Amino acid sequence: MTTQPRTEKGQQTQAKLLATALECFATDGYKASSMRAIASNAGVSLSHAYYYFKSKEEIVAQLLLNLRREQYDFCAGMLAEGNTLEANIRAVLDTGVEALAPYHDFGPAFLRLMLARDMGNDEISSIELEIWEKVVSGSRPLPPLGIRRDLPKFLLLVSRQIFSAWAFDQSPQQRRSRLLMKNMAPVAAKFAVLCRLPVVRSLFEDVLALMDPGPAGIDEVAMADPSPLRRPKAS
Amino acid sequence: MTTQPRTEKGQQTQAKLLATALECFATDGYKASSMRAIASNAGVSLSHAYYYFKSKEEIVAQLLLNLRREQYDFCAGMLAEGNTLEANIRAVLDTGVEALAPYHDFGPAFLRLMLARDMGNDEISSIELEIWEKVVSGSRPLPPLGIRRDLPKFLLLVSRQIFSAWAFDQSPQQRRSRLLMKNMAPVAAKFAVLCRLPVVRSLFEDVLALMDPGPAGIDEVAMADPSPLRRPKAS
DNA sequence: CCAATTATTTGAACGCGTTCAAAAAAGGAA
DNA sequence: TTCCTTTTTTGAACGCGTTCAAATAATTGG
Repeated sequence: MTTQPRTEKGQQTQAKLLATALECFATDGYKASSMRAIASNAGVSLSHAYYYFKSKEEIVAQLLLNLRREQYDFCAGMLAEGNTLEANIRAVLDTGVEALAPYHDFGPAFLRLMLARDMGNDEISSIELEIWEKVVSGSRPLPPLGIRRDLPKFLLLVSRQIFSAWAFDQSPQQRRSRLLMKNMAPVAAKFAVLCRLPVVRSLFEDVLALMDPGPAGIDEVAMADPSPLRRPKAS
Repeated sequence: MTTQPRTEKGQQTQAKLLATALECFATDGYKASSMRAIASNAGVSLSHAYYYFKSKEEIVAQLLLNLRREQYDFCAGMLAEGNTLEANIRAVLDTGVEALAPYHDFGPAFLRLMLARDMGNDEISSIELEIWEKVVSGSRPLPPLGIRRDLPKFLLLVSRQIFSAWAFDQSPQQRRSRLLMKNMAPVAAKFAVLCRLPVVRSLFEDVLALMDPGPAGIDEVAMADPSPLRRPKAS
C-alpha cells in the first residue's frame, strides 16, 4: 500500500477494498475486475482506491502476502518436530498449494505476479525464505554442512518454479503439477547428496547467484520498465 | 498476424510496421512504445496496425518468431556434425542467447511473453522443439534409448527456464545466467544417465506431463483470461 | 473556541490497448 | 466503361489503469 491508514476508519476502508477486490476477482477473474468496479463495490471513488494501493497489482500482492503469513503461522509448528528434510519439503509445498488453490482460477494474469517480482527484496519473499530456512534447520538428520546455509535459498527458487508450473496448470485439479510436487520432495532431498559432485555443485551455485541483488544495488533504479539501451538490427 | 496481406503493398505495410516497432522498442523500450507511436512512425493510422496484428503482443511474437527462424537456420548445420550431446546443448543455448541479446533491454514486459505462451501449440514452440530434436538425434554417442524420445521436450522446458532467468537477469552482460548456461550443458548431459534412478526418472516424467495439452483439448477454449470458477474465503 | 496541520476523499482528465462501422482503393467480370 | 466483390485504410469511440489538483473531514495545538 502506498499510504498506511493512520486512522481507524482508514483501516476499515482499506480492509473493505481488499475484501471487495477478492470478491470481484473470485466472481469475474482478475482481468475483468476493473478498479472502477472494485472501488464502486467498496463504496469509494476510483481515485481513492489508489490512496491505499498504488496499483492494481499491489492489491494482488497484499492478498498474496496475507496468504503467505497464514501459511507461515500454520507451518511453523510442523517444521519444528524434527521430521526428515523430505517430509518438511512436502509439508510446505502441500500447505502452500492448499492456501493458493482458491486463487488458481482468478486467471493466469493474477498468479503471474507471484513469479514476476524481483526476488529477494520484498516482504513476501522474505517470509517465504524464512519458511524454507525452518524447513532446513528443523529437519533431522540435518543436510550436509556444505550446503546447509544455501539450501533454503535454493529450495525457494525451486518452489517458485513449481508454483509457476502449478499456476498455469490447466489439468483438472492441477493434477499434473501436484504430482510434480509430490515427486519433487524426495528428489530435492537426495539432491543434497548429489551436490558433492563438482558438476552439480557448480550448477547449484550458479542458480543461487541468480537470486542475489545486482551490481552493488545500483540496478534497482535502472531496471524500471522503459529501459532503452541498445538497438538491434532489423530482421 | 490477424490478416495475412493479400497484395504486395500489404506485405510492405506489414513489414514496415514490424521494422518500425523494432526501432521503437529499441529506442524507448516495450512499454513506452505505444501502438499510436508505432503506427504513426510507420505512416499508417492506429487502427490499421490492428489489421495486420491483432494485438501489441502479437508484434512481439512475430519478432521473436523471426528470430527463432534465423537461429534455426544457423544451428541446423552445427547440430548434424556428430558432436556430443553436451556440445550440442551449448551450441543451441549460445546461439539462442546471442540472437536474443539485443532484445534484453527492451524491458521485462517484452521477454515475459517468451515464457507466458501456453507451450506446445504455437509456431514458435514447434520450431524450438525441432531444434532440440536435432540436438538429441544429431549427438554422438546417442543418449540412452529409454529417454531419447522425450529428451527434446525436456530440454525445451529446461531451456525455457534458463532463458527466463536470463531475461530477468540484471547483472552486467547477464553474467550470472550466462554462467548458468555454461554449466547447464554438462549437467543436462549427465542427467540422461541419472534418469536410470527411479526417483529422478519419475520426476522427469512429471515434468514432461506439464507440457502435454490439457484434458482432451477442451481446455484451450476455457482457459481464456477471465475465468471465474470458485470463490475463496476473504482473508 | 479557532486556526493550522494532517488525513481522507473526490471529479476530471490523460494516454493507453483495442474495437467497429464505414470510407477509400484495388481488381475482376460484363 | 460500369458494376460488384474483396482488400486496405481510416476516424471516432469505449473502457481500462493511473495521476493530480483541489475539496472535505479529522486531528492537534494555542
